[in-house]
Parts: sequence; C-alpha cells; structure tokens
Amino acid sequence: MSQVEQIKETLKQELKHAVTAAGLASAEEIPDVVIETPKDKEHGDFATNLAMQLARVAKKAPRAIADDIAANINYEAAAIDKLDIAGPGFINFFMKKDYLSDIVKTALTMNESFGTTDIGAGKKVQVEFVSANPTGTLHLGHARGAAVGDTLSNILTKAGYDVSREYYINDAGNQIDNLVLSLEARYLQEIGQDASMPEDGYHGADIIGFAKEIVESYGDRFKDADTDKRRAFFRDYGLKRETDKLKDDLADFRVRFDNWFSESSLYEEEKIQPVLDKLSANGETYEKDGALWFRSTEYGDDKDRVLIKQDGTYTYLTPDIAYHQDKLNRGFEELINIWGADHHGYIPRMQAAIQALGYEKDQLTVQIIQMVNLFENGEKVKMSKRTGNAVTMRELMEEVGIDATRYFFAMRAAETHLDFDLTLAKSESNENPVYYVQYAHARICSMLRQADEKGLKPDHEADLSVLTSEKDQDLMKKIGEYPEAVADAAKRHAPHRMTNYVYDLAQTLHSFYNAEKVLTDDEQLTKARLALVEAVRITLHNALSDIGVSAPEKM
RNA sequence: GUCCCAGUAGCUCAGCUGGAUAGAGCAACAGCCUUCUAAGCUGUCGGUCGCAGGUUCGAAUCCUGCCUGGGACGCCA
Repeated sequence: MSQVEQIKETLKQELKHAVTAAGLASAEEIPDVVIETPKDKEHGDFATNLAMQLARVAKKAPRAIADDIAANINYEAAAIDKLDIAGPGFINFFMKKDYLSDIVKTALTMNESFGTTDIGAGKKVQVEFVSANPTGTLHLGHARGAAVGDTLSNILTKAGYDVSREYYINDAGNQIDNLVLSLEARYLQEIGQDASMPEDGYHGADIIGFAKEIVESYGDRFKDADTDKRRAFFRDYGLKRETDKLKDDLADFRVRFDNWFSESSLYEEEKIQPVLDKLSANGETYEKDGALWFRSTEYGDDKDRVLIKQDGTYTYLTPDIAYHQDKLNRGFEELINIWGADHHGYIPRMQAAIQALGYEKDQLTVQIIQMVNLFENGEKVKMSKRTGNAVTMRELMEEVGIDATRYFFAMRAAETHLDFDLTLAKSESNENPVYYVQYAHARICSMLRQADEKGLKPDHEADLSVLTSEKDQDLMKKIGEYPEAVADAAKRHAPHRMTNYVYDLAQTLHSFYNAEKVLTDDEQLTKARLALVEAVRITLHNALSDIGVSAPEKM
C-alpha cells in the first residue's frame, strides 16, 4: 500500500470510529467511506462526503452529522491537523504535513519500482493485442492498439497483476492461402513467367520483396516444382518473413510479446475438436441445414452462430473459441482482448462462448480501439505521400518519432475516435505535450548535474522539514498520487490516465521551477530541494516508461 | 431495421461505478529571461456538458425517448 493510501485508510478507520462513538450509526450501517482529493486546495488535503451519505441512516441534517463526527474524531490517530465542515456537509481534512516528506523518501528509496502496488494481488491476466494478420504491414490502427496494449500491460504489471502479453497469429485459413498464392504469383513474375495475382491477393511491396529474396536464394528452382510442395515452401517462407517483419516493427515500437500464439497450432495439436465436444456435451450446439450451430443467443447474442459450415470446415469463430479455451487452460483468470473497432460486433459471441464453456462473462473483457484519423496542417491525411497507400506504423515512427507516436496514441481513451495531429506531434515546441513532459525531466537532470559539480547529490537523509512553500507541497502531493494513478488506470483499463497524470506532474514541476530555486546558498534548503526534484525525476521517468516514452537527460 | 461507441469552451480532449463554482492544452489577449534549460511560467477571455423528460438532498455522470456522427450486423477472416 502506498503512503497516501495508508493515510486514507487510517482516516477511514478513524472516521468509522467517530461515527459509532457519536452514536450516528452502527458499524454495519456505515457505507463505504470515500476519501477524495479536492480539486480546490481550500478544501483541504482530503475530503469526505460521509456526513451526506449518513443523512438517511442517522436521520439528521448532513452538517449536524459532520459536527458530530468532528467532535468525536481522534485528530492524533488520524494525523489530522485541522478540519472544516463545508458546503452541504463535506468534511475537509488538513493533514499533518510530515506525510508529504515521507512520500519523497519513499520515491527515492524505491526508485524505479516507485509506483508499484499490490492491488492486482498476483492475479494472472493475459493481454492479447495487435494480432494483425501476417499478410501485410502494420498500419495506424495497429499502432494505436500496440501503444494501448503495451501501456495497459505495463500498468497492470505495476499494479501487481501477473501479466502476459500475447499476439495471436492468424496463420490458418483463407488469408494465408491468399498470401501463398500472391507470393507464388510474384515469384513466377520475378522469373519471367506470366502469372496473375489471385483475386483477393495481397499487392503490397513486401510480397514482391519476398519473391525477389526467394529468386536470389533459390533461382528458378520452383518453376516446374510440384505445386503442393512449392506452395508449402512459399507458405512457410511467407509466414516466417511476415511474422519477422511484425516482430521487428513492434520491437522498434518498444513493444514485446511474451508469446506469439499460432492459430494453426490449434489444428496441429488437435485442440479444436475437444472444445466442440465440450460445447456439445454442455448442450450448447445443434445441427441445422447441414451445419453445426452454437446457441450463442442463450447468452445474449443476437443470433446463433455457425461453428461447422455445410462444407465441413470451421468458421473463424471455432478455432477462436478453442483459442480462448486454451488461454483459460493456461491458468489465466482474466483475459483482456484489444480489438479494432471493426470487430466489435464479434464481442457478444465470444463472451457467449466463454460462458458456454463454463466461465464467467467478465473473465473476458474486450477493449475496442477506435479509428485513427491523421491530420497535417489542419488537413485530413488519407494516404502516405511516399507510397500512395495507407500510412504505415513504420512511416509514422520514422516521421514523428517513437516517443511522440507512443505518447499520442496513449493519450486518448481507446474507445474514442482519435485525431492524430502530425504537425503537433512533430513540433518541438511547448504545444507538444511529449516535449513538455520530457523537458521537465531534462530540466531536473540539468539541475542535478550542476549540483553534482558542486559535490551535492540527492540525499535520502536530507531534512525535508524546510519544504514548506506552496509549490514544494504541491509537488510532494503530486508525487504521492502516482501509485494511485497507476492503480486507478489499471483497474479501469484506462492507460490514457497515465498521460494525464504525467502531464499534470510536469506542469506542477514547471510551475515550481519558476517560483522556487533549487540551488541556493542555503545548504539545508538546497539539499531538501535536490531530494524533492530527484523524487520528481524518478516519478517522471517511471510514468514515461509506463507509456513507452524515453526520459531524456538533455534537450 | 437491430446493436455498439461517441456528442463537454472556437479546436483537440479530460472528468462519467452521483457530490462543492464543469477542467486542461491549443487558439486569442496581457505580462515574466542580469537568476538552476523561455521546449518554461503567470493572468484574462471563453460553456443552455447534443435535446427532452425521469430518478434524489444533489446529475456532465444513472434511467427512458429522440437527434447527429462513426462502426458492426456472413455457413468472410
């Protein structure tokens, strides 16, 4: 539990004691006590609406209840300096300030692990994201999914969950047949044969590149080869190269997966039929019109879904159900899937499947990633200027930079449409939130360098009692909010809260910087402020790292 | 037609499991560099929280209906 949580918890307990001591309500009647941090500093460090919540039970006016609570609370035990009763019945608490310096010491001591909490209690969670077909290039939407999925995984880990990142490779089915046929056609074209691309073929430059590679290594060896053998080779080759490309692109985007799960392994390891058997045994399937159906409407889906088509092959859903069964078999208690907006109609049937297999609906959450629109100089960018095709993730990384790209994609709630302003993301100015935050970090590093030249280093033992200015205290409070911000973002699956937090922290630092000096003639104050800014630096660094953004020491 | 997401300042968005006067950035305007990085700070201006009802001590937040924008509704993947 973090410092601030500890304080709040103690305050809650003392509030409960005060309520029972005042005879306002019995312990069982007291609702969950909510301690909030008021927006307005005049409303204290913390506040509670408990008196209003108790109005009905205690049959008294909220302000009168607040008076009773105030008269009965133990100031010393709750670490309260003073309290006010305000508005309709809020109780505002002004805390003894020594807790603030504890926050600084905790940050310095924990360093890179500052921000970790145990609210996840080691729960095994799997985050599956990107999972783009291995048939082409990663685009904008994938990049957003990658940024959101990776950031979410980072903060879940920090909040104490046992997280595994997974990529589902759709390496079975029609699209792979198409990949093979496309590659075959390109290969034959490369060696001067008259071959046409399949109807739904992949026309990307990457396929042509692979065909050229094959010609370089193998010449025209496959010209008259047995079609099945040739295609088997092209299948393996194409998949390998496509998957490698995905891995490279994502690694360069600072996204790594714990597991790359192959769809075709479900076939090879015969994991599909047992799941069909289980569904049938549970009475969740029936036959109609020569097909096998899943009664997904039993679990709120619009219509039942076909599992085995008339021609005897599976629909896309079938191996996907087996895949989710496999995930659950691997011991994951909670599954988080991050899908593109075009898949959102697919959610009810997948959730139905989870339940039909005997699991709870909420063991699967699906986070939808909404569409991304690129803008440059106020104009909508439809196509890449370089290639004339849709803008790829790699182009974005190269043009905008990884830091800005990651930050911008993490910045907005995933389920909202995102306008990505290229001009802003590329600008090296205060308008650009990424630079604004990074600048705060660099500024601190600069001060630390100058202190270092004078032989001063941030010291865990510094006497922080001299940090009494408003800006000092604002900063300490803001640092103290970090573990909660992480926990909150994790609980709500809301990675964009981290960019909000880190921006706030940077703002508080810049404001402090303009109002107070760190390196002064007053040695005690200098030491205290060095410890303070080092704690800010650690927090900025950690929060940026959650988002996948670097924390530069110079700018 | 059914379902999902969104609608908050001129623009881009926070806030949404009910709480105090609805916040931030940009834009506009006015200030701050002999001082640790001005990629910064301070202030001013800016709102019928899409519309209409409802629930209650209290609604941007919850419920219902409607309007607008986007998306999904295959024995495709």
